[in-house]
Amino acid sequence: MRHWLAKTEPESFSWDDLVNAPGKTTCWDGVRNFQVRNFMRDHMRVGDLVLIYHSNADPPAAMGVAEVTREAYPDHTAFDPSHHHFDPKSDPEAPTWLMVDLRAKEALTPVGLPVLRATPGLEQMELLQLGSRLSITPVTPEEWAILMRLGGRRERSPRR
DNA sequence: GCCAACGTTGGC
DNA sequence: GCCAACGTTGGC
Repeated sequence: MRHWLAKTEPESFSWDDLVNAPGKTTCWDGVRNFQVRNFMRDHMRVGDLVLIYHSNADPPAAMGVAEVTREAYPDHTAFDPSHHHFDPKSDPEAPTWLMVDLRAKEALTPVGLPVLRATPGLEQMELLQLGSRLSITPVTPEEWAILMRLGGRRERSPRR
């Protein structure tokens, strides 16, 4: 199982929107970057966990954990001329753009960007690199563990 | 609103 | 294939 971080602008689609969606599930449409498409196509699998992050927000923050419930399939919004994400070059017979389905799994205590930047062990996170703009990025298991602790998720019950 | 960083486009 | 111009992202 892999871990990921997905950015979204809460003005257009927020963590709460995901929680309130039918089945707490949505198709993650609108990816128009080849590197991110390839992540989805080649590496995102059902059961992978995804940290949902609010970008262009005040404050920018990690909000909660979602789960991949459907692997990459064609992003139909690319075929719809009336849609904001329309791409005339994407042929329905050979779709350029893909999306996955995500389901909200667990809300976190929001973790703001300044905290992320100040936390030892997260220095190499893709999100925090200068000029990083990919909307979905891989997260290492070590980073994930730190992020879950920052988000207030309890450790597994200790042995006695 | 500013601006740095990055991807894409298109002339050549 | 180079690279300047342009559009977008996203923190501040």
